[in-house]
Amino acid sequence: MGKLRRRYNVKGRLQATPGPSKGPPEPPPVRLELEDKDTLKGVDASNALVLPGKKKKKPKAPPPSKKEKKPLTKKERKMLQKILEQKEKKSQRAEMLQKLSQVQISEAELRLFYTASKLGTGDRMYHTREKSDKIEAQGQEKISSLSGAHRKRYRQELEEEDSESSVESESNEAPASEPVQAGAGVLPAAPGAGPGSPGPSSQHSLAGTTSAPPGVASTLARPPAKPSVFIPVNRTPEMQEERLKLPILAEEQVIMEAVAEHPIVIVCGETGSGKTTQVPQFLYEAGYSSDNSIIGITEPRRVAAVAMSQRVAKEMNLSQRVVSYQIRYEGNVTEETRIKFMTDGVLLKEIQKDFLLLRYKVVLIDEAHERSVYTDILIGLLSRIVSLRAKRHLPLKLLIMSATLRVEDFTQNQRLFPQPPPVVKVESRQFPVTVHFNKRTPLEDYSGECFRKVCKIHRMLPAGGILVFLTGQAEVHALCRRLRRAFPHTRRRPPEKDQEDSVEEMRKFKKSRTRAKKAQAATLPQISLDNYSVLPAGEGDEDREAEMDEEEEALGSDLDLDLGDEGTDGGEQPDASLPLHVLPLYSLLAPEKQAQVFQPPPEGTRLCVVATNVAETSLTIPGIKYVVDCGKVKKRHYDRVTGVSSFRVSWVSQASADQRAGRAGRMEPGHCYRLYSSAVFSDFEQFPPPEMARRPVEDLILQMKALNIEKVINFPFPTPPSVEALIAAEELLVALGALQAPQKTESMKQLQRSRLSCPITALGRTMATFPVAPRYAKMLALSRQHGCLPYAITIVAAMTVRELFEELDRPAASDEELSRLKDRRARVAQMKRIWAGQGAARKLGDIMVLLGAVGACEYSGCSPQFCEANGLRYKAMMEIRRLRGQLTTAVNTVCPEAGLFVDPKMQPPSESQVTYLRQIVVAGLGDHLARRVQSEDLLDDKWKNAYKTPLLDDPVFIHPSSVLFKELPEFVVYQEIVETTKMYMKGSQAGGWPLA
DNA sequence: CGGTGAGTT
Repeated sequence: MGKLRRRYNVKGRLQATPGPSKGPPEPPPVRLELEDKDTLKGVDASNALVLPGKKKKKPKAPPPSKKEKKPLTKKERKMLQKILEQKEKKSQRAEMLQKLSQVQISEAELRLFYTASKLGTGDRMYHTREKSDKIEAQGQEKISSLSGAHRKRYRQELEEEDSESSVESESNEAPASEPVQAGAGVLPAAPGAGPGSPGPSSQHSLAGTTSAPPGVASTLARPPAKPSVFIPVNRTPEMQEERLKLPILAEEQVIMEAVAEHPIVIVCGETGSGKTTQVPQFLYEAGYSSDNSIIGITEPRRVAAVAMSQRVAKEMNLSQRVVSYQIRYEGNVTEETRIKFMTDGVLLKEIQKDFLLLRYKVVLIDEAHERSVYTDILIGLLSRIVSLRAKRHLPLKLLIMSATLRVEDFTQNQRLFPQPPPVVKVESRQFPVTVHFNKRTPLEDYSGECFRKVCKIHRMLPAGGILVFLTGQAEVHALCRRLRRAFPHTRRRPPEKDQEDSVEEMRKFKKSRTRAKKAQAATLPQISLDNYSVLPAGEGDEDREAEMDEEEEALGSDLDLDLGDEGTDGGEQPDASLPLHVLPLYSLLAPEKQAQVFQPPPEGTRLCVVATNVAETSLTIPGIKYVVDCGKVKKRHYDRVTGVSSFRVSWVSQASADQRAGRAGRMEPGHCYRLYSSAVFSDFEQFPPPEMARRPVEDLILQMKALNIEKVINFPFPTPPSVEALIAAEELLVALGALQAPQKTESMKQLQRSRLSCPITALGRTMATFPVAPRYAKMLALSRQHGCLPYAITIVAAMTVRELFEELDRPAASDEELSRLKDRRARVAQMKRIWAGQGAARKLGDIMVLLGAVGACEYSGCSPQFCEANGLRYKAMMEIRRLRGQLTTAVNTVCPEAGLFVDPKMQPPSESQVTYLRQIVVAGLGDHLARRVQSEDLLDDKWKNAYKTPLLDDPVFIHPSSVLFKELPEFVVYQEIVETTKMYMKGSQAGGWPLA
């Protein structure tokens, strides 16, 4: 440990041996291009990222066409495509390579960010918080009172242009990135139905078209114009028997006929219908994987992709070599693979390499109702790919699978599907869930209401697990503590449980027991340990509970499962003597603790899981019979104008509430207790808004531009992002040099039009190959100098993975726990200070902490013990390790002579490297600059220690968890601003100006 | 001096 500290204590290494290499103690000045003659040999430093459109003098990469404005004829485009196909691969790589080695951070660029931000000049006219809130409330059309009308007009113009056809302009500037046709990324405005998909396909055209018995249907349904292919599957009799119980088997023929006759089919079936596991099998049997092609299925989550591939392989009695999966960091796809499960992001990346997805005959988009951004983009892209493939007489089938009937965004969207695809509805095999509404809706204390409801269920109702939905970690833990105190375990846990538990969990367990015993000894001596009808002292609920007991009579028999919500409470039912096995569940919880909810609870106890939204879709807990739904959800909100985000708790949608309720009926009939009235429920939104409409989209826009989709506003999004979000994305990407800025010479009207159709630059293409946010991709693209790449990769990986540090700030259940927590917090704070380094390194601020934490963790072998001791989340560190690996590979691919590898014993950066890294970080976060307010500005107390940013009139502050909190440098750049009690700059900051 | 839901390349 001591050794380790020395390694990552920059002071220890650099100051103990001042001048370790030839490096002078003073960091070099800003102008990198003057520093290292070797790496800059032959480089035109003036051709930095600011002039990205300029073609290189590379003889290999002649600009394909410079007579741009003139639309190309079909013939011309075909010819162009041939040329491109021949030259593209070579030239593209060469171009990227050159670009990478060429890119420098120039002082000019830094100044650009600086002046652009107009800090401290007091002359800006930006939105206040109040204004921007209002804008959001008004909806996307009205951007602001100043510019709303004209932006609206602008949007109309863009849409009009759409009808002119967007085909011509795309293929001239940037060559298609891959050997597809030149217009590959060009999405024809009106795709038309492919061959073999004629017919009046109204939404209900399939209802009652067939009455063939299930099981034989697949032999009848086969792709048209294909020789009869039927690939038999040797299922075991047990498998077959299980399978036949699934309702979707009855729909096999309907589905397969629909697929045969239509290029695009929507399958709706709630959870339990078996669509995810069965439809791929139907397609396989019908020969959709013949001719060496693949059936592709996308899932929104990695675990689902892996689990589904394993399950389907087992059901089909096939090896994982045939039924395989591919997720971000791993996969088991082979040459033999015929059914491939993958995450939606993986398929999106594949489209970048092969726009027409020629390896696939069918693509299934699963869980489309969740409307993840990748799912939405895939559907938009696939709608066009399907018609492009049809024109090539290589038809591609698209199946969209949704758990709800909310498919109007797909069927009623003319731009997406001019011919609405048919919808096949599938019954599900869920057990009935009785929903009980509260008569009244608690205004604030839904947590307390949850507690009371769980108590009642536990005391009054028959065996069966309880699942409680709350909104956040802190709430989950608080309720767990309350419930454990109310229903302590009387018997020892089985020893193997103890081993699984972490030290902390065990300690908490002991704590809660002693605490409960104390409470009983002190105030409830007369009550036996097996009687849980009375709460321990200090709960603060005694009054209410007592009140409830009196009204017990009114309740009726114990079979009446409607517990009411008006203060009635259970008496001493026999079941009430059951101990309650309380477990927390949320996404950031350590996986081994998450896994506990899948274990059967200790004998003679009732399982009670207190969860956040993870339990709504991501994790299914077995044995749940009762669901308690507080009706709230915590969501992140982005201010579209300022980019400031905040977390807000709001009502869920009706669909979410129903999804939560459904979790009670997976094994047997269940009950759902909603802690709000049916009137309130009826006011809920029907569905949650798609993510696409809620978040910044610069990463998606860059991906699309890399597919040569220039006019992103014309893209057939199922639900488009707001125009402000699109404009903000393009502006950021232009500022990063990923897109070409509109020509200033153009007329106002042209300028406005081109603002949303900026072509991608060579740098942008390079950035798009890095699987991280554009800001971070830019950092990587800039780092090929002075040996900065390994550090930049580590920094980017650490900034990408959220929540590096464990949450240690929750209130402790006891003094003993409190002191332990305090010790851990102190230890983490100390480590942070050490990792923050000395001298120049300090100016890297929290980013140096990230670098130090990752470096130290890897140096120690990344053990769970090290993470535990230093407050690091083990899972996060593993993710960073894998991401470093992936990014290292990605950089090596673009730039093989870098010869990078992931070094677990990476040395801390030298002082001069630190300076370069600060510049690199600023280049990515240049628009996230803040300046300390001048003392003469301190008219108001609210500006004490405050910073000013270009876009916000209100003060922002360095977050107290930052190592720069007390330093208050004049300038900082920040990862993000999150509004809580104040507006805090969070994530990491690199501070100080100028940067040398 | 602090309050962070769930996903993904």
